[in-house]
Amino acid sequence: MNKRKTKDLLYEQVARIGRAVSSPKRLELLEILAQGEKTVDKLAAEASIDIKLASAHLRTLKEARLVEARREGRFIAYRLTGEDVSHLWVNLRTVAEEHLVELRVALDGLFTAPEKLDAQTRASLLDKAQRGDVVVIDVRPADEFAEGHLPFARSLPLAELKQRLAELPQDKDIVAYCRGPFCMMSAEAVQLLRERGYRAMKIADGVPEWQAAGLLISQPGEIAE
Amino acid sequence: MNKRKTKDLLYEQVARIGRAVSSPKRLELLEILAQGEKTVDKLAAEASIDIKLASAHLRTLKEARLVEARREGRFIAYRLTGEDVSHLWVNLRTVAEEHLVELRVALDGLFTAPEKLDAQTRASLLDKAQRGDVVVIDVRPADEFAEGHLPFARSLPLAELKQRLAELPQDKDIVAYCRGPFCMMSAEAVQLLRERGYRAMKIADGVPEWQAAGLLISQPGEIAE
DNA sequence: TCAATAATCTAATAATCGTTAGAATATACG
DNA sequence: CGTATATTCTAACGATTATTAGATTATTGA
Repeated sequence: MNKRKTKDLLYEQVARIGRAVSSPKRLELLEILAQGEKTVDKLAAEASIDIKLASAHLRTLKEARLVEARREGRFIAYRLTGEDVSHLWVNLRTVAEEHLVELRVALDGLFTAPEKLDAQTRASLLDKAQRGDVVVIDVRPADEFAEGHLPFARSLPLAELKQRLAELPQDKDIVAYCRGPFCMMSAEAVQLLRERGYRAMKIADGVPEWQAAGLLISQPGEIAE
Repeated sequence: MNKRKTKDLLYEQVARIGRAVSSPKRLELLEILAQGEKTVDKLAAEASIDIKLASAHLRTLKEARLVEARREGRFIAYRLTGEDVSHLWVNLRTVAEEHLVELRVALDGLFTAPEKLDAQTRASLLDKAQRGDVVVIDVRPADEFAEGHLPFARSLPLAELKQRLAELPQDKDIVAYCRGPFCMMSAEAVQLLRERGYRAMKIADGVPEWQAAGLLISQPGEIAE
């Protein structure tokens, strides 16, 4: 019957989610997990932290029910508990980009200025890709592509790009994407391609952004191209 | 050029937002502010905390650029810095409701069980309200109604409900809403109305939820009914 | 100008959290 | 069955944060 106590209880629960997303490293882990399931050692390597620390952060995320774990032989694989968690990450990042000047300056200076891409809307990109006017490449590691990718995208991981240049047309626009606005893989890919005479540009969107916008993602079973 | 340092900087900025929403009281303040601009003393009273503590929390929110302040005579009025902040609150609460069993149990037990309302979809509600089949009442304080409300809703603050019963029809369904799923005003209104023989039910949605779903809100200048 | 009011600023303490290191557990493989 | 590997658990320290009280600032109205 005590209204105040009930309310306190409710907000306290939401604050558990807030606390889980209040650490930079946990946010980075969430972003990586938004690309698909990963083992602890891969997560730790990707986020440049010790496995013990990664484990501790994952525990915190697990207690907030944002991630869940599954044993796979000697390894333990973590994944997000739902697509809504991925959306939360996109939402948080978007609010930060919108309101924190520091973040906008950092992003502008590091990515868009040197790579200055035409603002391609999602819909028109999809359209062009479907018609074959542009080639969309997913430069993330192959396993992330396998767990879901943009429609009409083909997998061409950054690490293999140099060896597989022959697969790309010189006379078409090439659009690269990676994990999202904070990921630098697509920018590197574009730089590499341009140096070799390709017409390359990047989009900031990754799978989480694409999904959060309500657009469909090509799933594992489907055709890649 | 240092990739790692740049990334750390980016995630650190997003974590500022996360830290801001990691406290129950700050979340409660955000929810109240999602209803419209409020002065510090009103916010403190509404959240049942000391003015000094409210001021400290508001400072934290201001540093994360989630709120902004404006002096109005002797008072200082705070408001959210944008609609996206309101969406973030809805998003956080939704993730918590979806994944935290504790929260779902608390909500189920306290609200839906005793008030068991038919699951009215937003669209059909709008439709019925427009045709006059149901009367939608906004039981929040009048100033919150004035800053924006659901289409076709009429203002009937909980505090005035008993005196203004004559304004309501006995032969039509009455749908009450308030600030959102955590707010108990609509539940109280429904209880009061039912005791007096009205056909009343409530919806959990408030203005922030309605907006987050992409639906239009009636603004100050527009007609109320 | 002076008192009253609203809110902030400053400083201090208690509680919580991030990070690290060492011990423990669980699985796979020889 | 024992060793290697992946991860977690436990304990500890330093850093950060919440909360409170007292002093201060800004505005209004007498």
